[in-house]
Amino acid sequence: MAKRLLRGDLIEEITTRVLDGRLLADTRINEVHLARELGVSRTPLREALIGLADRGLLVAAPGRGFLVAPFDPDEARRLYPLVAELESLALRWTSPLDLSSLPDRLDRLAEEMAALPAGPDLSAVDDRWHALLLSRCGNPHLMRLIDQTKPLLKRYEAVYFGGTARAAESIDEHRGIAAALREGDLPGASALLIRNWVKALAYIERG
Amino acid sequence: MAKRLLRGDLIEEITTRVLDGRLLADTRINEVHLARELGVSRTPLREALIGLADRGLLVAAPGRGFLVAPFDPDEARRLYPLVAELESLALRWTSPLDLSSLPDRLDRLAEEMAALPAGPDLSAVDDRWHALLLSRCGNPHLMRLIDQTKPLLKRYEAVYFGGTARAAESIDEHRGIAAALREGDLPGASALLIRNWVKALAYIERG
DNA sequence: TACTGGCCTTCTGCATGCAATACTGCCGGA
DNA sequence: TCCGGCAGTATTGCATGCAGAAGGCCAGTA
Repeated sequence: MAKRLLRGDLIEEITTRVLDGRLLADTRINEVHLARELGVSRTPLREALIGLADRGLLVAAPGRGFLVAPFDPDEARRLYPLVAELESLALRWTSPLDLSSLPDRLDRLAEEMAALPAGPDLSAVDDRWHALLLSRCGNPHLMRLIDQTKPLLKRYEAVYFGGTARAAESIDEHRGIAAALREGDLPGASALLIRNWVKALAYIERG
Repeated sequence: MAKRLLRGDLIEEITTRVLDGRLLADTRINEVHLARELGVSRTPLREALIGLADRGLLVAAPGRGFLVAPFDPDEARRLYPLVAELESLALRWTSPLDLSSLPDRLDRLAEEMAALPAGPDLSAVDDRWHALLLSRCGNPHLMRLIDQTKPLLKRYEAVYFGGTARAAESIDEHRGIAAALREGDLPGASALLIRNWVKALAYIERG
């Protein structure tokens, strides 16, 4: 079994705090206070902070510690297309053979989503859907980049699944991707995947 | 002026040691010995090691510290196309206006390369060429991913610029990319850029 | 010989200590 | 009033300390 290190748990905890707004954009992080609050010492906390800065969720200010990265709509405009392209790549780099078992399972997840009201639960299943879609990609480096980048995007996604209309539309897009895969149309599926992300961004930008 | 932290210098130093073979693939890193050798304490060293593990140059083995990531030709087959796609994206996401000043400077660098014998110096100028090409990309997250990924590739590049023939060919490809940019043919330039990487990989795979 | 178990050493992971730098508030002068 | 300098505090960045886990060694056994 894989032993868990403190810094891993701390990265998770701090990430959720940034995403749910308990740590606000542009605020400085006080290592002593946060360590006390989390019940750990500064050492593993700093290790986690450094990791989060590498991922872009925090920014390191040498001599002044760490700040929560600024919240900037322009950043969303850059992150969504980036994740879209990365996921599209991961899909295109999955061998067709490995894809064959996915469409059925993807559709089952889509059904699950259709039964859920818009909200964080739906967003969580959406994550699982995308994770499943890319689960057979044989390029671990690309997957690492995706895993490191997607949390950034979640800050802006908060609004996203707020709308039931967009949720229904997105679920349809998911079904479309699964259908394309079933027909062996990988380029088509990849294009639809990009569209899914682009439309999500467009939805956010309207408010 | 930007204050430098120890962990930054250590990341650089350890990276070069992995790239030049002073730290061999699959070897365990002894924090006490390495810290002593580098003249620092274990704390900033561990911070650097964690960063390098995030980038994939080391792997973290919880409870057993860090290992130098294995050297695997298959990994090169995954890294080169990945970097190719990332750089291509970065180029396509540069605004044409910002690109206008580049071709002349790129060509000057290419001349510089043409005058150099194959070897690490040439490789360094090649790096500057690519960095200049992408210097105007307005997507900092993408640039971060590129900067974090390219060092991995350098382990496999060692052989690459060994051949004078390939070096000349590659410089020609660079000129071709600059020419395409001059004509405003961004898709063309991006395609040539991918080809440049793909051919580099092919050259490596032959030995 | 192959294997097991226990002892001992080494090393990691986390906690704590310490010095230098950055911040805050206040005061005096322009 | 606004700005600059100064003293005191707070906070970071790095060093060191410590407990427990991992790994090696060797004797004893099947």
